[in-house]
Amino acid sequence: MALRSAYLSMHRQTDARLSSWGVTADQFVVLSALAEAEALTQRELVGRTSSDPSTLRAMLVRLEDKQLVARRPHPTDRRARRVRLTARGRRLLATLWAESEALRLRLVDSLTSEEIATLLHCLATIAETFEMPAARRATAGPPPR
Amino acid sequence: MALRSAYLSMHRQTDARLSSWGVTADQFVVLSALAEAEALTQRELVGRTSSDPSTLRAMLVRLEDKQLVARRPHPTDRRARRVRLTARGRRLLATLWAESEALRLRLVDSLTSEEIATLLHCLATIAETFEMPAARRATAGPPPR
DNA sequence: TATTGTTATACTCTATAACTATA
DNA sequence: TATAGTTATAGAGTATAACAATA
Repeated sequence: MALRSAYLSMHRQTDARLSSWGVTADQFVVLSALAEAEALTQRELVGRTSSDPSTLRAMLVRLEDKQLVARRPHPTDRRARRVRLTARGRRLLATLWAESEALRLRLVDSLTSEEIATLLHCLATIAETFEMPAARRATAGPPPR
Repeated sequence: MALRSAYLSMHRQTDARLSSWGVTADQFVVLSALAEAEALTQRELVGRTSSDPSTLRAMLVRLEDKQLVARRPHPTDRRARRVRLTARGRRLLATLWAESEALRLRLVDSLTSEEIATLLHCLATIAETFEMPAARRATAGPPPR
């Protein structure tokens, strides 16, 4: 519950701050992931944003409509598309980071660096725990439908 | 980003586990909030689930359709409605907690109790930080629209 | 055969604004 | 006037299944 309420308050604050620029918190995440690489296939982006192919596509189409992102054919794999930030996307992202800088600072101020280290470690552990194949009662039959 | 990925993986695992029972992770949260009190007004529930009145109503209607929840007139305030779990809702919730018990145990196992204490403190701080009125540049004019 | 991405579709959550009824 | 809740409506994310093209 604590995790939920921390995440949701962050997500909503971010949404509220970014809405002036017509971008959602989730789209901000996609843009940020793109900023860390020259170009990524949609498949790679799915991995980095913990999303799914069809969800991601819908988001990319929206971002493309806003001309923040370009999807071009992959040079060697003709099934794939390479996604990258447009110049405009890059500019906007810089603005968005600046806009959210104050919030991040306030956060860093209110926690010690030791606490932050523990926090990051815990969050990573949580993510791993929930991502594990879950060792369902595979031998005991399928779950009820 | 760590917070996001921890939350999302938890949320998705929970959704996947609960879907057999026709309940989403968010609905689970509402049911759990209701379990902690005899009866709550919708307004009170909004506070406890960090939701908003119209979102919450939509969820309650769905839960009512499934007969997990009942909304009855408030005895003294005729504007309000009191929401409570039905017997069926209470039974289902117990099942759901049992179903998710294994996951919680795995989590507790992989962290020390000291780490958990720090984690909870950090998450609470994060939630507070993002919920603060934000001290926007109130004196410098309104934000761009 | 497996993988990348698309399409169609459906559901849930989210949120705003205008509204009714009551306090 | 303020508060509790409803309604209409819109947008965004989520996910599944069937599909095409390519590896």
